[in-house]
Amino acid sequence: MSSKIVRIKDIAEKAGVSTGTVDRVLHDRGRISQDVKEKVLRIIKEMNYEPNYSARALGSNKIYHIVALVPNHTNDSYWYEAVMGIEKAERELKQYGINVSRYKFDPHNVATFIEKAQEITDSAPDGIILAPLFYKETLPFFDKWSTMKIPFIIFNTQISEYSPLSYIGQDSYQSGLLAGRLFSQINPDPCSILIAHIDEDIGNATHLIKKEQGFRNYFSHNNLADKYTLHRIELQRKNYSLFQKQIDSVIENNPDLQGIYVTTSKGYAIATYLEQRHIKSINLICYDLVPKNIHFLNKGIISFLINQNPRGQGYWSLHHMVDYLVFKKKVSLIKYLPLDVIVKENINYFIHED
Amino acid sequence: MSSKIVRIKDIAEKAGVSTGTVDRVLHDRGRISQDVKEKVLRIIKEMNYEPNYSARALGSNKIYHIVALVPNHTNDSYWYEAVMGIEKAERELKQYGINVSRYKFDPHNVATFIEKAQEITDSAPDGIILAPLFYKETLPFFDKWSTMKIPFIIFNTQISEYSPLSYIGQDSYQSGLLAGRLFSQINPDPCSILIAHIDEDIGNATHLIKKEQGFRNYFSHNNLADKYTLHRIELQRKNYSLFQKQIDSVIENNPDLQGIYVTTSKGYAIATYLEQRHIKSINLICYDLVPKNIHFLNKGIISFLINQNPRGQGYWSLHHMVDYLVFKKKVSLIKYLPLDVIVKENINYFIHED
DNA sequence: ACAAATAGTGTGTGCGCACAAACACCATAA
DNA sequence: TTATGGTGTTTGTGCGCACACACTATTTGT
Repeated sequence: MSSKIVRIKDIAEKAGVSTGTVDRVLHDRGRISQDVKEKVLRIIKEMNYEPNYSARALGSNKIYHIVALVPNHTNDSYWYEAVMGIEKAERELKQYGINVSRYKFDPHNVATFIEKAQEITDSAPDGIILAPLFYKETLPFFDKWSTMKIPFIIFNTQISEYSPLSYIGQDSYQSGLLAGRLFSQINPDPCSILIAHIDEDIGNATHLIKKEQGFRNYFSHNNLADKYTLHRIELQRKNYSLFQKQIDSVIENNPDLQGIYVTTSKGYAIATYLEQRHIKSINLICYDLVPKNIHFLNKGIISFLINQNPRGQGYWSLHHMVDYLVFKKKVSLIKYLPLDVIVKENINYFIHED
Repeated sequence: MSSKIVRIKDIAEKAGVSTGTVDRVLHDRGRISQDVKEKVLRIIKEMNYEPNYSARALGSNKIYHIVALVPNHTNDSYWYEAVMGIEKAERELKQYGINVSRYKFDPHNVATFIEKAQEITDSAPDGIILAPLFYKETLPFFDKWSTMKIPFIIFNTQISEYSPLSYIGQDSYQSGLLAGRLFSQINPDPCSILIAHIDEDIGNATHLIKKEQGFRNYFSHNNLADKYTLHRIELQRKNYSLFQKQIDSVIENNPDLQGIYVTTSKGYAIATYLEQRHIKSINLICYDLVPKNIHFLNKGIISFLINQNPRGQGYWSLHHMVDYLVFKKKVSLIKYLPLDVIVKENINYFIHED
């Protein structure tokens, strides 16, 4: 337990070779005899060698071009937070010679996504970070990047078909389960609960489907299926009077409605409705710490928020990329961020922490 | 926006001096003429110089001796987690030449604390991390370390009288508020709630008092004082039959008791009691993800756990110390860890994440 | 057979910084 | 005049690593 730090030089000495040889073993830059390679690898393991990441970063003064493809964040505090997270990581990691370019696309316009993704591909960066909101349209690019050997990290929306370097974000299914639990805690008596998808094309948004599945399964797996009746609705805010009428009718038909689970960050739209109608008996749970949601959380109209932590997603995405590119660390294929349950009393720990 | 990385050498060139001179300005190692100093400082600011932490860590091959003084963690998973956090940070930071020695004391025996603290003082380390469980007995050591100019970081228990390098932990008062909120969510109808302190000497444990204050204030500040009646009890598990009798009597005298708030991690003791008595109408909220609490959380007997995150406390304590000693970064005086609300469905993100 | 290609290995340099040693300059005192 | 000492500055070395390069011994091509 001398706890002495093992260097490449130490490995080399013990193996009776030069540091260059050890280096070649470590980085697989070929032309090594089999026995030497095995011997060196054995000793590396024996001595518990860990590279000195400081030295590693210092030695190579390469500049890494990393691009981030994120939905346009003007007037959208969710994506704004994601960009803030990326920029925070950028500040911390600037000294390692990374250069981050940001590309924006319109989340409601596939064409802009394709255009920017193509631009990125043409610029042949060293790494790509993106929120792949459009499932179908993203896959061809994954293909291209794979053959170009450009590592890419996806965040926010998980796509399992292709294997990126990492996925950073939440487990949507699990977050549905969590929402189910919260409702069963705050609604002790039998009642109806409404699942509301707002402003989304469910067909192309797998994570919302997973949330709903998780939510439903919470009740069926816990033998609560006959205690709670689940309803479901898809809403668009574009036509607000229709929006209102649709909810009106749900409430009318289900006088025992005591909960609404909004699968997106648009819960404040329901909250506004409930406030206007002076309805206090319906508990509301939705996602994300955007200002309007925080407003209604503080007013008591939203019972719980689940934090999807866009800032953390951006931050860790870039961090993972740099770990991989600069420090040559192994990075995990999936990094699930914790499911944070937010109320007024703990929300301050989850917003703008620098 | 050339984004070129500024080095000491660049500063030196621009100022017309050598790098050594810049170095002396940066580190205040004296013997610098006033005008040169000012000029260099001006240029440093102008060029927006940021030291390269990798190179800095690499260049100085000093070994830093850091000691951690933590309650004995055999059979106590709370402090065990804290030590795990310290060790995780230790592994990550080993390469920067830090050497961590751990000292244990018996949390129920002040003498052992004093003895170890004295040992530590005699060893004159470069930095100290500790959980100052004993208020009065800790102060003289803070005094000593201050005059010896040994930086110390406290975690878990906040002591405001002396100013350490940092406090890492939670805001106890705020966590009391949070518990109040959770009860008001899950108990919609008027009822009685019991505040239970278990196995602690309240007089010398300021954080428990703060929790209780926060809890009480939640109800008074939200005009809920006449909806919820608060009771209070101090319990010792040593005499278990007395323990049972005391709770029996509270329940008997308050048939509307629907919640118990345990200010420590000993909630499982109440849970055991409730299970034995087949009481299902009382909601239980307590602290910490120790195995017995997790057990009762999964069974539905504990409604919510609030995570004090001992692992994170240990981890960040060492990290802060290294940021200060090795990287010469500014570290914040207080780092409040978030108040995590834990249920069965999100607990996995908060335990043994490596 | 001899040059050329190739497999396998060792050596040297520089990354940005900290730190020590060396150096130059000036003032004062013996 | 030469010591002496303080002040301000430069120069050199090494940290652990990546990577280009140099070198040797063997194989291959003609």
